[in-house]
Amino acid sequence: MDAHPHVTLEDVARAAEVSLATASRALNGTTKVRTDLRERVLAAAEKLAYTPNAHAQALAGASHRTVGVICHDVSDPYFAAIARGVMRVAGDNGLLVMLASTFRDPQKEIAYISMLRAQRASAILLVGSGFEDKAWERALAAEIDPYRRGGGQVAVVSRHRSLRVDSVQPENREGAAELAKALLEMGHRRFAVLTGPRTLTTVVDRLSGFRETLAEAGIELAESAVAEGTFTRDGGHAAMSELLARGVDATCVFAVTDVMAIGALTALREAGRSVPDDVSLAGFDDIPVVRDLSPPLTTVALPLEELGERAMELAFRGNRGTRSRVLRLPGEVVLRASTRKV
Amino acid sequence: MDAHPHVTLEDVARAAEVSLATASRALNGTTKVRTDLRERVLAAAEKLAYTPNAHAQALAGASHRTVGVICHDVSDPYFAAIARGVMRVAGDNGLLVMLASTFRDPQKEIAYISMLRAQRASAILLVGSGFEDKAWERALAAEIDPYRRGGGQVAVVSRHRSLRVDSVQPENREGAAELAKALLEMGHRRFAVLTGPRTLTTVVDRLSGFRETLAEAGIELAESAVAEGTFTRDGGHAAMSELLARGVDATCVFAVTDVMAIGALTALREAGRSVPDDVSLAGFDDIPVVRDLSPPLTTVALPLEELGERAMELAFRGNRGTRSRVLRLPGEVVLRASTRKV
DNA sequence: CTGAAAGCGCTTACAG
DNA sequence: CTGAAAGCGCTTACAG
Repeated sequence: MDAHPHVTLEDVARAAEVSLATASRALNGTTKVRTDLRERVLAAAEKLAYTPNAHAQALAGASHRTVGVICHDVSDPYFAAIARGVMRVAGDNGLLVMLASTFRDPQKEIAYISMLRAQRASAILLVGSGFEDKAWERALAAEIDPYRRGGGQVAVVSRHRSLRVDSVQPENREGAAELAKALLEMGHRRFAVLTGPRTLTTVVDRLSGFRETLAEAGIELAESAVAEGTFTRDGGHAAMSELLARGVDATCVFAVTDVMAIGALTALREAGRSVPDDVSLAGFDDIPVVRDLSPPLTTVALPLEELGERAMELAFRGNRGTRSRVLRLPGEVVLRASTRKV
Repeated sequence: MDAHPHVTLEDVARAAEVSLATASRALNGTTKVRTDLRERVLAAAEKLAYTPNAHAQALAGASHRTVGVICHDVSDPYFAAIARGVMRVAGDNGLLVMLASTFRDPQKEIAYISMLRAQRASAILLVGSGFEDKAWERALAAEIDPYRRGGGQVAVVSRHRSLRVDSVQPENREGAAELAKALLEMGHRRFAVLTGPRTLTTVVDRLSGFRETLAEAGIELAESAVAEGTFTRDGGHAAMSELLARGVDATCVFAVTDVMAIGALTALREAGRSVPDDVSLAGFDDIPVVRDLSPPLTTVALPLEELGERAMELAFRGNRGTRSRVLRLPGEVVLRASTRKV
């Protein structure tokens, strides 16, 4: 319908009575331009409210200033914090960040990468646990490989071994192991775990790190003491409720993410169980809000914003070598009032 | 450095032994193409891992599929929830969403709009309270007006009267008034308020709605009972601490946002004050996590995701008329355990 | 320093 | 239905 009467460089050049080339150079400041000409161009551009067409600039070979970040769900505090780190570094470097949420739909993730490729984004950041699914891994590689061959930078946060790209890895297994150790030291012997979908690598790593440390102490974590829910607050609430219904008698519950722990805390309260008097509760991630819960949550603190910053830096610098770099960031157990000695 | 050897449509056409035009048509499905030719093209594209260059497509006049969303901070649960609504509607319509955080820097907001204009995004959504600042309003209009003349769609959530664009308005003033009414009915007479920067329209509206209702009941809200902080959890914590230090003796505290209320709740707990036994606390927005606080927070529930959905729909449909449309969405007072009768 | 011109990778009338 | 060609709005060697 609309005629989209965009003001173009040509309009500016005409108004300033110079050539297209001169107008372009005056605006970009790449080459010297006689002062009076430059000023005429600038004035004309200002007067016409000219904005260069980024698509034309990109097509003509100007370098891009946009990076894509794909995560499961921006409204999840875990991803929000990481995205914050990414945006800080990107902003410092004058990059425009395109954030996308897949809502954990593998197909949507592929689709977004494809769109970002089409946009010729200078970098793509994949944030969040990968899916353990061969078909998906192949489809992902089919998008990522051509993108990288085309000069695109890729970095991931917390992911699959199948993708040979630079990555920032929170030490999930080690963190969970440390947490288990701390909980054992507090005297706990009967544990239950609230877990997310086992197809997510993050879940698998945290669960096994926790389980193995218990095993080393001679404690077996029975499958009946493990409840699975979605990777959300509601998932945590549901899983905790199920555990309660099963009558599991644990003195300590470990939720593989803080977000799930938040739901669990409410489920416990609704069931009339006191935390930590009746049962201790621990999470993982240290998202900002857990400090404000009552009781504040014991958790494994991950440097969330830093995870995003490092990933952006990795992609920003580019990888001149042939090997993919791996940056491992450790978590730190933070004991708060939601757990107590028994 | 890199040669960026992108596979182009021409490569595909050559491999399929058809013309550029035929390759384009086969891929887009716009026009009928002989079946065998189409299949040859599709096969070639698949084999070469071809992805169209979105910039070239855009330049050549294909319609865009990208919308920009600018908010203060994506990691704030309030914006995250709204962004979620936007993304749902956008996703249903095959649009790529570019999310940006300004971190409340007016200059950055202008810069982002400019970048989005350059990208020729089909729509720009401004989410969050405007600044009450004439110079900024002018600069904003200088970006927005040419963008709209160029056919760009603009919609805002919760904003300034100065911008004549479609908008979705949460009823801040009315919601705060309703809340005040409910609190008065519970018997409260001595109030304190935790407010954000008064340059934000949202703050002004909520504060005045609350204050006026109290006034109607013959209660004056003294300036000494109002503490100002940043629009964050820490801002709420600091403001509440200040109020405590001032020795304000209120039976009920109203924080103009839930996020601030969360900080206040913790400040109160740290000071050994019980909520709601010593003091009642209420917020505004009903972000998801307030249900999980202890005690759960009384607040004015805004249909956050719907706010985003409606704004996206407004922009998506476009505005054929000359007047800007305004959609007002009411809030609803939700009484929870953080407030009690006195 | 400045300008004419080619080229970036597509789409879409316009002829066949 | 198919193809040759123009054009989208820039940038940047290449000559002056």
